[in-house]
Amino acid sequence: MRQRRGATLKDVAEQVGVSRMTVSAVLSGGSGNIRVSQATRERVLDAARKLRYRPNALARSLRSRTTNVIGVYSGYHYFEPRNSFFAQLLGGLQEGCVEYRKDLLLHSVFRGDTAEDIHTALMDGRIDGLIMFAPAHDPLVEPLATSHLPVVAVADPVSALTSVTVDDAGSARPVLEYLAARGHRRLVYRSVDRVLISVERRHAAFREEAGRMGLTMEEWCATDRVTDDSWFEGWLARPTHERPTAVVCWNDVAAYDVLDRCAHIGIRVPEALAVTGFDDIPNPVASRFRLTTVRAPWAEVGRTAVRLLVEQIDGAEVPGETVLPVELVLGDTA
Amino acid sequence: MRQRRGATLKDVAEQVGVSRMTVSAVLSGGSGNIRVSQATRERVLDAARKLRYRPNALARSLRSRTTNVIGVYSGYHYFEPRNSFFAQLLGGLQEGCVEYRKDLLLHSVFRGDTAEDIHTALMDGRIDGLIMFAPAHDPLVEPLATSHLPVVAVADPVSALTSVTVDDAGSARPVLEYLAARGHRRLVYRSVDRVLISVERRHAAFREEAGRMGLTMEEWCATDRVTDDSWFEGWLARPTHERPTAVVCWNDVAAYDVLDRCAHIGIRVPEALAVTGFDDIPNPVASRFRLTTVRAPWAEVGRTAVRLLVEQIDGAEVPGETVLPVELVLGDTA
DNA sequence: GTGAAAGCGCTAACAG
DNA sequence: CTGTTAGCGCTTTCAC
Repeated sequence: MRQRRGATLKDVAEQVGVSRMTVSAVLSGGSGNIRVSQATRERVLDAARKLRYRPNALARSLRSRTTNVIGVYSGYHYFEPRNSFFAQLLGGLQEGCVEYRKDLLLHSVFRGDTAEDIHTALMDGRIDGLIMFAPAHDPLVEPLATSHLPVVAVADPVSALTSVTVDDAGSARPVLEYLAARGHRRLVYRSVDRVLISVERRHAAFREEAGRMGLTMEEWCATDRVTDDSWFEGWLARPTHERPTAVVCWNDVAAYDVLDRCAHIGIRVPEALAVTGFDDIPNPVASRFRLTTVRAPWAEVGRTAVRLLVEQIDGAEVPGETVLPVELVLGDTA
Repeated sequence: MRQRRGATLKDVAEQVGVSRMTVSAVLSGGSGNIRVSQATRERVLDAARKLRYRPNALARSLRSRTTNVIGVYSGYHYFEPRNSFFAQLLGGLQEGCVEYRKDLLLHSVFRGDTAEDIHTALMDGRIDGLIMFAPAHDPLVEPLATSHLPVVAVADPVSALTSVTVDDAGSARPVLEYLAARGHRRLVYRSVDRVLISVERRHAAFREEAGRMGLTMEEWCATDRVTDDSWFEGWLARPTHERPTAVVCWNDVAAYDVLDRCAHIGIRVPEALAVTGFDDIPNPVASRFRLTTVRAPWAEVGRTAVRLLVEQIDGAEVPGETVLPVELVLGDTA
């Protein structure tokens, strides 16, 4: 079904007996240098109201080459609903859009689309700039970096693009100092099998900082949810004085997974094993216990990304990477 | 910054030495009745590739009155991140969009916008149809119902519009039968102070069904998170044989809140007090305990809404309200 | 099979 | 202060 047509500028102009330009100037603020007398202005506004005139954004954008729409491209196809990380990021993007009077276009990626197809779709004139949420090796990074579309990458840094991230590396220091102060000397870092710069940064920082502090740090790489207790059985089988006493997890979902396993097997947290996370995802089971974790300000990442994108669209120079601070949140698990 | 211009149809046409129409027909499928020889077709495709031609969606939409974009309007300003309900709905909308080759435009509501402003923004030609997520009394319902823009309401039914909802009323029967079978005779329904038809439907169905089954049902209306234990103190102060033995909550967030309070005060669940919810929101603390609740298929609501909207855009007749079934999920709390 | 003409609804640029 | 001209890039319609 085609959309019905309503009144156009021409209709209003004819009704009032002025030119389309005059009407345009009155109704859209005009391009600055055009002035309309108070009398005509009111007659125009009246007629517009009477005719229920609604400006056509498509025509306006085609002409002005400005849409006031910000695109969002996600390189991740699945959405893990337990991880509210993306929901918070999106919430921040929406807040930023409200502030700068932009709308958000969530680009769908269709089955069978090549990188070239997606790139073409992103460059089709409907958006003024793009928020990119994708790994640094995403096939769209290169074409986007060489296009003239303003782009801001979020969560994971992309070297060729303006990026907004959280201080992944900065999380190591406070967590390890806290754990060390509580007497922990042997730790294990639970990482994940995913090649993301943010994940790598967290991991490397912990490794380095642990070395500097003289702490032993073992490695444990596992998928989001482990399906058996073999790691825990191995841990239990070791002499008490050789066991790591704390598990530092790369994110909260992994930390909650460890907690679940501990409860299941009967390992007391934090007495026998301390557990920490990263993200600080909101937990519906709030006051039962709180995870000791690192709060990453994902909503603020979203807001900042919109701000930088708007500045870039307006022709300003923006920093290559903006890193937002994180914060240790003390809970009951470490 | 204005967008850079790339190659247009005209450039390709001149390069090949044919008319713009021929190029358009080759590159956009054409309006059916135009046929192009294999030879020209290939020359056109070659030239397009060489010139890095990218069609301008704005111009195309302006002319064809079709955008392949679906708008999303939310009448709720805040987003409760603990409640993944909206995230799941949005996920379903995205899945539907992938299936029907649409993109999603999230309309921002700017400070100071009147209903008329918002309505104008929604009617500006950028979308083919709208998904509306708002209470039935939202000020935009009436203008949208009388406009010619296809609209589908989700989650809460809107009488004048095509709606996709879950079987709010149908949740009462299985929950109450289950509780009755476990010996519960005195219940309390925890509702919320929010005028939503879905909330009303749930509440009314429970009241009615409880009456039919001869169960006593008390009322407890509270905000999402209670801030004191007065309800529980009142409950504890009553003689054991007069206390309700189960709390039926209008949604999962309220149920988790009750569970938190019980843990805090030391009321055993489900022995002393059973607790049920509604929604089945994913819980990061999965295997520690599972909430007994009613699963509402929010993602499917999203997918269905997109399907019905597309059918409506294509001129088909669609049902007034589509009600998707819910399902009792047995957990550890009742 | 292909092309020419005629806009979609709006605004930039310049003239009066 | 207001109007005219000339498109933005594409597709519809109809002619050849």
